[in-house]
Amino acid sequence: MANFNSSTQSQIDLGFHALADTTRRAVIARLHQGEAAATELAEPFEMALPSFMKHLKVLEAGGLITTRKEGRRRICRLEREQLARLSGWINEYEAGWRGRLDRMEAMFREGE
Amino acid sequence: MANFNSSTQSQIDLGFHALADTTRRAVIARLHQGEAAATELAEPFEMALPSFMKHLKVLEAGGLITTRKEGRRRICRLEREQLARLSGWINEYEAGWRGRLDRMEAMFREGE
DNA sequence: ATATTACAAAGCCAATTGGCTAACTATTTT
DNA sequence: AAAATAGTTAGCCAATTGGCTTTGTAATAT
Repeated sequence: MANFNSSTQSQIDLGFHALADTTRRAVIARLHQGEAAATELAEPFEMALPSFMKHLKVLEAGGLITTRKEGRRRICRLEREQLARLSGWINEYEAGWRGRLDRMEAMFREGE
Repeated sequence: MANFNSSTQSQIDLGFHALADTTRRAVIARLHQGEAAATELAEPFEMALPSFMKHLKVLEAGGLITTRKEGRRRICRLEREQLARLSGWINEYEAGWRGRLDRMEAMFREGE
């Protein structure tokens, strides 16, 4: 059994799951340029609309987008905070480069 | 049909998929402290060993770890480059951090 | 040489995923 | 008022996932 209570899946699990698909990552890339309605987002993909809407739901469940209704359109907006959290998880243990960037910045500020 | 040819799944897809599970992320966290054998890694988890080994295979398929045989043990090693690539994908569109690096590089070139 | 350890391989199972179509609802447009 | 647009809902389906047990094999320890 995968998980008898699916609500126990963490936001991080759902977030990375949402990223684990080329279609969904393309949507994220697109949303970096600004909000867009579902059908606009769906346009580049050779996929039935209901299939595409499932991807949007996965993105929303993973906290990567939020949506609202505007008339008959569903507007999608990127949640950069969740992107930052996920990237943050990856880099949490990377004492190496994160600390190095910070130290380099510190050196610059001293130099000024 | 999910995907008629599973080899078309990108390394990024597989990488994020590998991260989308608490058990597997715990393994990654552990491997930041250094290499370890499969059974050592499995020890904290209440899970049959074959189930755990599947997680290791998912991690390996996602390029997050590499493994080698040492006697009867299978030693696992973290692949930080793949972690960096995945975190890099997330941050590729983040004007913030990208700009930070670019500005620093510009300052270096000016300084020379 | 035998027993133990550390996997490895195979196959079972329920739940989830990611695609589809068909039919329905709610807004705009004309 | 009618038609077109933009979803929405429901249900079907095959493949994948993530757990399990059982059985086999290769390396080490006794």
